[in-house]
Formats: sequence, structure tokens, C-alpha cells
Amino acid sequence: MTLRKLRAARRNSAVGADDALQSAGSRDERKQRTRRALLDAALELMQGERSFSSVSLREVTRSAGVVPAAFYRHFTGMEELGLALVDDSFKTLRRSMREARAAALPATHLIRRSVETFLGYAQTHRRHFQFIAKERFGGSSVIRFAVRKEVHLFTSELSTDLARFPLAGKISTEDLQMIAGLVVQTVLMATEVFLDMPQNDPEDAAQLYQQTEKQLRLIFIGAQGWRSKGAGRG
Amino acid sequence: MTLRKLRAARRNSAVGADDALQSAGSRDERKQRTRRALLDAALELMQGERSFSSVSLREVTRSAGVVPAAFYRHFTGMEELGLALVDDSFKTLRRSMREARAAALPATHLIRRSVETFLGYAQTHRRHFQFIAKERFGGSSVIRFAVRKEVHLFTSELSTDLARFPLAGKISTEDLQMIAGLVVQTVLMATEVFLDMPQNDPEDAAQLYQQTEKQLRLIFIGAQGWRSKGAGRG
DNA sequence: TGTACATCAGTGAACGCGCGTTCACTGATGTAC
DNA sequence: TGTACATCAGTGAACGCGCGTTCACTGATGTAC
Repeated sequence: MTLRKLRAARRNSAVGADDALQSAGSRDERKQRTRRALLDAALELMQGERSFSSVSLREVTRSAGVVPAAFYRHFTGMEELGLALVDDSFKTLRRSMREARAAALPATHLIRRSVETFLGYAQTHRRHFQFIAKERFGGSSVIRFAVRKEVHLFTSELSTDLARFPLAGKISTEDLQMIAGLVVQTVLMATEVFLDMPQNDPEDAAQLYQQTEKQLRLIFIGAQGWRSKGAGRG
Repeated sequence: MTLRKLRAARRNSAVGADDALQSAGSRDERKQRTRRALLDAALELMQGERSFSSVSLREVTRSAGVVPAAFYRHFTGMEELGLALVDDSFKTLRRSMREARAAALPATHLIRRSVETFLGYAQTHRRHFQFIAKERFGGSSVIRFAVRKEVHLFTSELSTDLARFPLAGKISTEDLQMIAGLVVQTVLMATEVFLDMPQNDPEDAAQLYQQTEKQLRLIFIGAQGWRSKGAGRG
């Protein structure tokens, strides 16, 4: 087809040109790039002090390098952008977890290694993890509930993971969910405290690692001793 | 002393007068009343959707029934008011706990009753508890750290409470603190979810009560199985 | 391939609004004698 | 008790500012023939 060839030709020549890097790509590709720039800018502006609701539309467009009115080509308002950030953040979180599962942690020191792994990912994807932690309780209820729904989903995933442990036999599905909730809550809280710490204080970080590891171990011990009413039929 | 008598006389006559109710009291008493009105207004404006940082100084004075400039007779800015709210909220929280201790919960169903009691207080002092839950992670770092400091203090109190349990012998002070942290975190999280629920949904509330109770019981079981390195010297 | 027209991401100016903060003030309350 | 002066919580007007949203527009990209 003539059209496709034309497009491919233009794309190739544009991408190859040194002086056209930022205007490269089709109209649609450029639009997506601006969209990403807006999302990135919002996330970046939230670093440190600020909550999502305190970031203004104008600030976002200023950081992204477009005029305020251009914002509306991508989102109906800040709330819609916020929901897109929830999506992005949980995609990152889930990708991290998939990677962690694939890495097949050793059975010895399983808990310690899990904490290290998770907080490692948190550090790498700092902005997304911090966004989740912040907006779980603050902000608009629309965004708050979107975050909570995703956390719930994530908890469910973890609880099916937990079901593969041998001790899970005595625990009902509902109780596994309850335990997964406790684990997720513990790790998310640690994450927020961790990312909120003065960055060059390995002392405090080590102390947090240790405390979180202990808390998870204690939960694990509790789970070993747990007997669900009428469970074990799985 | 003449002065004291005079003041007392004025106070009595003023308080007795039906038509002077809102202007009653000494200048200082009135000032305190305005201060309270400002704090109350801020707390009230946060109900539902909003976080503290999204409430404006002008809104607060409007609700309190004074002119914006009057605000500065009481606080240097919104941050100072926020810190005062942190103070107030934790006073409420601690008072609740003192009452709970005095009530001497029965040993049977101790955990269930504790959860009921705590969430009961949370409902009564909804606004203060919600403020704490919201500002623990969102908002300015000054307020966030103030809240965190108070939570830490509260956790310490709980851990000395826990030290009186018989099973505490095998657990080091540091680990007791760790366990108390887990308990506080679990209850605070449940509180926030509880207060954020559509108010007339007893179904969901019951489910939350049950899950929280189970989580605490699991932590308790974990604590029973816990052995601190080199502990038991207390 | 070349031309004429359609699409639409991004522009730039304008709007009305609520914001935080300042200032000189008012008048009731408090103090000294 | 009565008088003269000091204090100071609250007033009302004004300021400059950044905000979200609207609008007609431009010009590069895309489409149809």
C-alpha cells in the first residue's frame, strides 16, 4: 500500500535527522509524547512536600513545556490525569512484583530478601510508589477509591501467592486475604516512611529494614499458628 | 484583691445575661473562643473530600465568622494552625485511650472489645481521628512529621502497656515497640477506612470490624510465638 | 507524484475569581491612679 | 468609685498574583483523489 510506504519513509527520515529529534514521529506519536510529559511533570512536581491536589494544572503544563490550554487536548481536568497516574503507578508496581517472582527468591532469608527487593524497587520507581502511598488516604475520593481498589486487587494477587505455601492448608481463602492485607499494609507503610526519609541516612534505613522484616516474620509466625474455622477443605 | 473581685463580678453578670451570650467573658476568654472557632472551622472544612492543605485561610475565617486579617491575631499562618490541630487531635486520642484503660476491658474477647471501643471513639471524635489519618502521609512535611512523632509516642505508650502481659517476658523492649507499631498501624488504617465508609453501611462496617479483629489476633498469636534474641532479662 | 482540503495538537490572549498579606482604623476591655 | 490612657481583637479596603477555563487562531500532519 502506497500510504503505508509513505508513512514509513517519512518516519525513518525524521528519526534519522539530528535536528528533528523532538518533533520526530507521526502526529499521534507526538501527542502521546506530550501526554507522557504531562504525566511526568505532575509526578515530578509531587516530589518532596506536595500532594497531588496541591499541584495546579498550570504548573503541570509549564513543566511539560506547553501552554495551559493544550492540557485539555489530553485530559478533561486534573482528576482524569490523577486517575491515569494511578493506572501507571500500579502497572509499575505489578511489573516489579512479576520481576520479583521471576527472580525466585531463596527459601532461606525469604522474608529479608523480599523486603530488600521490594524497597529496592520502591527506590527505583520512587515517584510512582510515593504517589500511591500519598494518595491512598489524602486527596479526592475518586482518586482515593481508585487507589484502594488497586491495592485490594494487589492484595488478592498476593493472597493467591500465599496459598501455595504449605501452611496455607489450614487457612480459609478469606483469612488468606486478611493476612495478605496485613502484609501489604505493613510493606506499603514501610515504603512510604522509607521514601520519606532523608535520603542519605543509611542508619535509619537499616533500622526500618530490620523492623519491617521482623514485623513480617511475626505475621508469618502468626499465620503458622492460625486456624480458620472450617478451613482446610482447599 | 480588688481586681480579681471585679473580674469575677463582671464574668458572673455577663454569663448570666441572655442577650450577651456570644460576647460573654473577658477579652482573653473571647480571644480563646475565636481561636477555637478557627480550629473547629478548619477541621470541619476537611470533612469528606478535602485535605488540610487544600483548605484556605480565607475559608477558615469565613466559617469562623471573622475577617481574614483577624486570623493573624491567632496564628502566623495555616501551618501553625495545622500543628495546633495535631496537638488537639492527639490529646483527644490519648484521652480516649485513658478512658479505655480505666474501663478495664474483660480478659475474654479482649481484642474484639478493644477494636469496638477504639472504633467507637473514632466515630465520636470523627474529625480529629480523620485529621490524623489524613495528614500522616499527605500534606506538608512539618505537619507530617509532627503527626508521626505523636504516633511514635503513642506506640511507645502502648508498648509499655503490652509489657504487662505475661507473654511479654520473652520479648525485648525493642521488639515490643515493633509489635506495638504493627498494632497501631493496623488500627489506624482500619480507622481511616472505617471513617471513610458510606456512613450507613453496617454490612461493610461489620466486615471491617471482623477483619481488624482477626488481624490483631494473628499479631497476638505471632507475639506468643516470638522469641527475641537475648531477651527475657526484664 | 501533485494538489486541494480536512484534521487537530498546540498557541496566545483574555476573563473573572479567590487567594494570602498589608495597613491604618475602631472601639470595647483592661489598667493605673 | 471615677477618670484618663493603654492595649489589642477584630475591621474593611486594597494590593498583586496564580488559578482554571474559553476562544478564535495557526500551521504542520494526514487524507482523498
